[in-house]
Amino acid sequence: MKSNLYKKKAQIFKALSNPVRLEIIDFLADGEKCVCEIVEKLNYEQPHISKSLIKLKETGLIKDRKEGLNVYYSLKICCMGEFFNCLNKVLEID
Amino acid sequence: MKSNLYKKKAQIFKALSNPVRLEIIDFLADGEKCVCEIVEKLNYEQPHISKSLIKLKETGLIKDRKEGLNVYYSLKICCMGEFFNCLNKVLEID
DNA sequence: TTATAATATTCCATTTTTGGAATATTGTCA
DNA sequence: TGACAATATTCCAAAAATGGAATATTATAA
Repeated sequence: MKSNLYKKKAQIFKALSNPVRLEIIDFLADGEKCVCEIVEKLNYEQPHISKSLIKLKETGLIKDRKEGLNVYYSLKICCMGEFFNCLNKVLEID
Repeated sequence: MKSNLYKKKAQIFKALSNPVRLEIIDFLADGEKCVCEIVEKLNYEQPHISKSLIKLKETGLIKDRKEGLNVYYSLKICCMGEFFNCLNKVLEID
């Protein structure tokens, strides 16, 4: 069923349709980070960051790795860079 | 202000976060289409299609051209093809 | 075993999105 | 003008997203 694929893609875009989550992805593009680093960098409440990370993970955009008390998150999809570059160009035009 | 850019990008992703709108974009990748063609192809109510098109246009993802009674829509951003291909690969893995 | 640091979860009110149904607008042609 | 075809708009109830606040969980180390 092709419509099912559209639903799955829509889910991915929905996960990306939030400024905080985009900022997280942008930061993760720099490499794996633990939650505390993300909280420190982005200046949002820890629960907010945590919920954002979980949503991104559920959608399959990032993955996590536990090490002691820390949880490290990293990007799972590598094709976003080009797309983001394109979006930047588009947004510059306006 | 960088956070403003994240908001704008989030808006774009929000516009893409709906199966019907994705299906429209997929169809438009084939070239310019008038509303009636889209309605016929996608099998949704005309007002629904119309609202979807307007949302995509507001976000700057598509543009329109009027000719008599018809309104023709076409893609305005060309970098979606690669990104969609990547998403397809990601979705196949699951 | 207790305290603490790191992270996750729950609860909740507010806002936003969704999609159906009815209706309005606009352009064309007889 | 009047009828009709193509498209847009409005209204609305249900569903989903948002983000703050409080709280829970988990692992570690003393």
